[in-house]
Amino acid sequence: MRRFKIPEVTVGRLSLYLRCLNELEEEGIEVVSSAELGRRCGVNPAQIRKDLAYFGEFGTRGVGYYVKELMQDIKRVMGLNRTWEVALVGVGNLGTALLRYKGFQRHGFKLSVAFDIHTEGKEVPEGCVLYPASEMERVVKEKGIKMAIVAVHYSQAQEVAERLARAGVKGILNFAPMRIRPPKKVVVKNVDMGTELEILAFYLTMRGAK
Amino acid sequence: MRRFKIPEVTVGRLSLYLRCLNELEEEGIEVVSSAELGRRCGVNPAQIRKDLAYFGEFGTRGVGYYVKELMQDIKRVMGLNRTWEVALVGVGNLGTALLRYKGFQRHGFKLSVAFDIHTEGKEVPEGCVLYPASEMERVVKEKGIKMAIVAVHYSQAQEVAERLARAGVKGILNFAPMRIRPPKKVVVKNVDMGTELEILAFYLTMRGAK
DNA sequence: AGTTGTGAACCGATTCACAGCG
DNA sequence: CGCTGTGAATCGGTTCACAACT
Repeated sequence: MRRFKIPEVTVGRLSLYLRCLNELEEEGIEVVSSAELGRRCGVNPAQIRKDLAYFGEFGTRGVGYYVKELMQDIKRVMGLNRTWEVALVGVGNLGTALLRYKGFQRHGFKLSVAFDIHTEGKEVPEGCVLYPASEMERVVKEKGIKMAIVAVHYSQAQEVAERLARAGVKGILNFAPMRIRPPKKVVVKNVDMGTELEILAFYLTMRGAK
Repeated sequence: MRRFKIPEVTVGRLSLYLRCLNELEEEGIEVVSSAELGRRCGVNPAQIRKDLAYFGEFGTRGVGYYVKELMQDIKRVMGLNRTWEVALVGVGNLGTALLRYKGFQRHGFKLSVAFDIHTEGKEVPEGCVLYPASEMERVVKEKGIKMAIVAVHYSQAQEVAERLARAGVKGILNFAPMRIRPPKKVVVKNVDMGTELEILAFYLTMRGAK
């Protein structure tokens, strides 16, 4: 089977498999069955096989999947066999933390430029350049940046998204507590920490905590 | 209909409705139909009515929903008509940003204690007390804290979760890039920023960006 | 007339079960 | 024989359509 509409949950699980395969590789394990991989990452084996089947036939019947090969295959289909330059908009508390967060590099994402209305007194790490927000369109366009993280005040999130879209950005990860409506031809992922805590509160209340 | 198994997506949407109702209230609108609310937050009206029907009958036929009433009802069923004390574990880049993040208070969550292996030289905001990680079980138990945010190195996330569970915590929001397996009787929500970016990378690659 | 609340139909994702292949 | 790849069965959430109600 190949390439029709791939559900987002499937893509999320590919990322999960990648993490798990990393561990297997570190343990020196060379081959893994869908049963074992499923046990390790808490996913039904048939689910794993279906997920992978969207993109091709990566396994060997009677054997399983070769760990290194499968990692490469997943990275390829996910577009992770390269470095993605990412722009950060909003260098406040959260933005600064995200800039310093080492995890992104490890996954091939490089926060190479940052924007804020106020640039004075703001520190950005080595390898990242801070610009005033007014320069956003120009810099993003010039550098050909396609991915951005939005960590501004919620009242500005939608407008920033539109401006990024006009500058050529195709994917936005939004941390502002306000759902951004995707501009034309742009993929938006909203990460809402407030909502996550509220969901927890709900389940705790249901179960009669406190 | 009342109280069986409520899907997590439903709970997430309740949180979304709440945001939207807030805006309506600020605009001075007193009554809203599921059609209008749906238009505003991008959800099918039938979906909204079904979501609410899990918990009771909050609307008035021929009229719609009274904004203030519905807000109170949703807050009540979600357990948000109170303050939740939350413990933060891991006061690094991300943890510090979360401590300073004003959004939590606004939603009734109070980060009143924080833990880290190293406490020297670490600043926490007014109203929050920083303890060495070794004090975690004692403090959490004494204060009766039921909810925690984990922002430690991924290698320690699972262990921290187990310790929190033993101390009486019932809900964990995990920011470490490693899925925590829920300890018995604990609800865990994983927020994985790396995975979110990878999902974006996938869709951008699919659409042939860059 | 207008809008809710809900059974029925629909749709998509998950799991099962087995044929196909190494 | 063992494990993958996949059609069929199942499950659960979404949408439709309308009866119930104000």
